Amino acid sequence: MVARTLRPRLVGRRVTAVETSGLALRRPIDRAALRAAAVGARVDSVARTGKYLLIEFSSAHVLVAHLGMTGRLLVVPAGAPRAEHTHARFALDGGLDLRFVDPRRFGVLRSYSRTDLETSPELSVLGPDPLDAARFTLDYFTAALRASKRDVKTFLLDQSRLAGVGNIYASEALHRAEISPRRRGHRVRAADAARLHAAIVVELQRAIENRGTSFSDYVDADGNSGDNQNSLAVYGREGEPCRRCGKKIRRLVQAARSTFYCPGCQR
DNA sequence: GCATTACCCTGAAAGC
DNA sequence: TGCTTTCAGGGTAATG
Repeated sequence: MVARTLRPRLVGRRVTAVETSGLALRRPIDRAALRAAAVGARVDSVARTGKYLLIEFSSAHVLVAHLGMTGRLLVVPAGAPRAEHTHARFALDGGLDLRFVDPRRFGVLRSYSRTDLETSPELSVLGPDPLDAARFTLDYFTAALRASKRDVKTFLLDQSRLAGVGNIYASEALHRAEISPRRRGHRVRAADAARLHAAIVVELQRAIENRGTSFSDYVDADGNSGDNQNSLAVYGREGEPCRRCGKKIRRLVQAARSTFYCPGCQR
């Protein structure tokens, strides 16, 4: 969603300057590298793979951005007041700024030459993106799941198996597919795996259609929050009735992350 | 090889 | 009312 709203505002624009806050994100920001990649270059494309945004420049460099939990990439007028926790500012022609704002600093902002992108530590470890139908096939998913002894919920969060499913959508997809989050991967039957495979795609597409899940911090490039949090079936609904079977939604902790599920219809 | 735990960080919410 | 503590989780790294 962020990519979708960034694209029309960025593609074709030229970067005239780059400033950074000096504070580190998950890794330090390499100001010199960002400048070398972006200043004087034009934005050729904006793409996404997994949870990473890829902004490709005419300099044959690519800006790799991960928003973590609280990150925002915003396009604002150059004169707009600098929001607190603004860690990078890309001045654009046309009087606009691209700004990276991230209070919790769990995000990532790095640049690579196009040739090094695939082997970067960020992207080289990613599994297929569920919305990339050519790579996220049912055969792939079933085989990967069968090879895993972990809880299926934990499996879904492993970005090296599939890239882009976060904690919210993992719970939602399992509920849609009527599978217990505690089921071990290799114990998920083929028919269930097929339902889960489809449910993951549906959940991600639905989140995009609803313009993102603004559970707390998410906003798109225009600063608008999404609506998807209003249509979640289980996430954040502990104690409330399941809309499918009426049983109370429960919460448990797996791999130090909250999981929400319905004990009635997820077996 | 895998699971578990701690860590980074800030702001909101809960607790006292 | 106001301060302190807890919790949230993206990913990574250390430990069991």
